[in-house]
Amino acid sequence: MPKYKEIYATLKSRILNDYYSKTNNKLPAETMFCEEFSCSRMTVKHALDLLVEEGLIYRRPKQGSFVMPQVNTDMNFDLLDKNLIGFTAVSKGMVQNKVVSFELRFSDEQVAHALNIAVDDPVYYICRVRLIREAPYILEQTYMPVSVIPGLTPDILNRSIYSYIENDLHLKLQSSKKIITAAKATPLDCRELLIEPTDPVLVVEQIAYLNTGVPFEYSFTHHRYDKFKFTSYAVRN
Amino acid sequence: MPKYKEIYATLKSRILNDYYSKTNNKLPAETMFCEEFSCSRMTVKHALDLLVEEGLIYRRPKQGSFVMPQVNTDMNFDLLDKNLIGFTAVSKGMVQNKVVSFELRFSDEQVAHALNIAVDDPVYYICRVRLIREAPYILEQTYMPVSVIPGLTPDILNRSIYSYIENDLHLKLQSSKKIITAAKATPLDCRELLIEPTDPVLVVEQIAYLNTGVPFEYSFTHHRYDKFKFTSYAVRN
DNA sequence: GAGTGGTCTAGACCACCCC
DNA sequence: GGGTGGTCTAGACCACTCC
Repeated sequence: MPKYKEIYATLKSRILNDYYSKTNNKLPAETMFCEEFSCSRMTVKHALDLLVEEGLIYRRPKQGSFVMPQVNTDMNFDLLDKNLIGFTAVSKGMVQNKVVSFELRFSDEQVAHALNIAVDDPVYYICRVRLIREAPYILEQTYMPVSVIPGLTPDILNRSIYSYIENDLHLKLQSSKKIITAAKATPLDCRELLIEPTDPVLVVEQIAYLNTGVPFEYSFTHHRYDKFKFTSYAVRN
Repeated sequence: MPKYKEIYATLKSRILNDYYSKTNNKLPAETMFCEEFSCSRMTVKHALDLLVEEGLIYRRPKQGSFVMPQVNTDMNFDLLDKNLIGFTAVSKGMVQNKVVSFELRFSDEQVAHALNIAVDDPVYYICRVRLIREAPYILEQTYMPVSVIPGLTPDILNRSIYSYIENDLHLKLQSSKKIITAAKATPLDCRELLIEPTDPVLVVEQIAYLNTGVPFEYSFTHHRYDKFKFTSYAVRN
């Protein structure tokens, strides 16, 4: 592991343990950290940059670096965020997958455009429900081009698609784009998420890309409006 | 302006003008940019980091840097994003503000907790509607502590709160935290956004901080579900 | 073997805040 | 005037990919 990541991890654990509350949430100067970790200042800065990105600290030029107030936020949603917003597959603990349907389809115009393939090119259509402690939270509908992800089977769905893509197909995931909107519940939502037709759902539309720039997944996840929050953090340029 | 930002701006404009499509979307090596801009490699990297953050390029170690495919995305929502997700005040073009109410209130527990003040400390309550080409898009309810932002008047509301905070009070905005959820429309939403009680709204809850770490704004914006998208971009670590 | 981005060093100067 | 973070330099070695 690179040195800057080790420094980042060390400082993060200190911050979460209120290590710097004694000094009014002010961190030591960057040069102090250089001594402590025996490294150059650029490396310290790199580590602190990660903490800023994560919203754990902020910097004030000519004054110092400080722990963000109220680091004690709703961390209980992190599990969901990491699984659904990031790349990691659902696997841990009480989260379960239920496959509602798994079909081969001809892609329509919208799907073809998103996945950068031709209309009528074959795609998998996967509809799954994610349950937490037996309760349905999310309905996910995914389209994947057969040409990019060959050999998908129901068995793989029940384990992890991402593990199949990375470990068996030796492809690498790169990035994703998401669009978040609200919508009225569809009949499918009502049936699978056990909600009423008048309930709203939070919709996350995502296109995910391999490291080659090829899109491999176009998905819509419908979240129960009472069970999901999307959190975001922004720092001024 | 620092050199790395100039390089960033130059490359960004090239990318948006498809300058690198001739070379299969591959950018020149970092050392090439060092020569072109007469600077060290760290400075070039800094500029490229900004482009990666913005989702305009991605890097492949040992291979090069590449323009992200489909940079041609739904840029039509950028105006809204910048105004509501970021810090800049609404001022340009066809966007209008309508102040529905502006009151002084005693803060309740929820507001006090978010703004890190005592219960019953005075806050402004501001309810505004944002209109685009005369059509209501967003209902915004904001709480601001009087102790932090003194002297707010209806006149200032009709211009720009942020400009007042920065230029008149000489305070600096630092960062914000957002939580996005879906909800059922409230009666107020229906009246001001001209929607039906069965329509969903997209709710963005935000706490914004000064550069001192002091929270100065706690707001809820209700977006018409058919008129708003929140876009996000993630790159794998 | 050449090329590439990832990491890192050991300095440097600056503008500005706070004392 | 001392301390701070912002920026920048001119190198360096590494691991890996691609040819």
